[in-house]
Amino acid sequence: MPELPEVETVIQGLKPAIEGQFLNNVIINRYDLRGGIPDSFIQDTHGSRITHIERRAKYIIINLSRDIVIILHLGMSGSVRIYKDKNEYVPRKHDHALFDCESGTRIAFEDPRRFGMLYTAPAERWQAQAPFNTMGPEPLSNAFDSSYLRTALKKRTSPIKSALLDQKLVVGLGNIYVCEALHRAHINPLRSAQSLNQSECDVLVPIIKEVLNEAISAGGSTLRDHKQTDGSLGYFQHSFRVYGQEHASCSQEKCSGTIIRCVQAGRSTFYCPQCQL
DNA sequence: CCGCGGGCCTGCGCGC
DNA sequence: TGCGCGCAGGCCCGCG
Repeated sequence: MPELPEVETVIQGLKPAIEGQFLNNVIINRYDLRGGIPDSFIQDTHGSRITHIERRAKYIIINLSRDIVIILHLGMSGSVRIYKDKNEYVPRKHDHALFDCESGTRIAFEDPRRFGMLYTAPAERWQAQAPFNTMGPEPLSNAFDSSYLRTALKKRTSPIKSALLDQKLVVGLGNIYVCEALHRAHINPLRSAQSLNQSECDVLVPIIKEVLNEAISAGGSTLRDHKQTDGSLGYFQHSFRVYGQEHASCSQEKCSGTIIRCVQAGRSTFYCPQCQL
């Protein structure tokens, strides 16, 4: 599921369901995610109260009493399901972790490809450790403005597409929203990052915020069978103008171009060669 | 230091 | 129907 809007949608589902609750029981079905769930995970979390859930980049940070945080990343294929009553739980093959609360609510973390991450860290230290200590600003924060972007891009020789995917430059963006933002900003994804001038950055920054905000409002994007925490579907995938739209005609007004797909750094890029210059 | 390519996994849809 | 292939929203590592 996971670019910023999808992670944000998951958190909005989790908050009312489990904030303030005690974790009665934590069940780990398998520990061998990418990176591995630490052996001490259950001991670290069992019996704690969930005080506050927040997002940093594409990570879900679950603050617990006893000054511990659970750090959860959904990888490429991770999702979270909420059951008001654990007796309604329907097991799925790749449910790696279950979190049972005192209220009877059960949270299931499923991740078929196991690219996700689940571990704990001390509350006062997690921000100072990798990967958080080298992350760029949140794209929806005031720190991410056009002068910051212009300065950051000046040092980059890579294509603008790759630069925007680099979480050290700005966090939260993934393949979909980078493609969509560059299309709306009429910027060719193959151009070198440092070739963007100030006025192009002035255009791009608000467009990145706009695309992310629209996607959050739509409940994120549901690709393949991924759903929100309550089982409903996100809708933003219907608003994609370039992502997955190879051979379609460009949606920009007065543009007669056709969307093409190419590969950059091993990932698909979709763009309109006619209006993205 | 930087940028790229490969690897990590499973599942799905496509063409034959 | 069955099978192999290419593809997938992220991130880390090692190489040049």
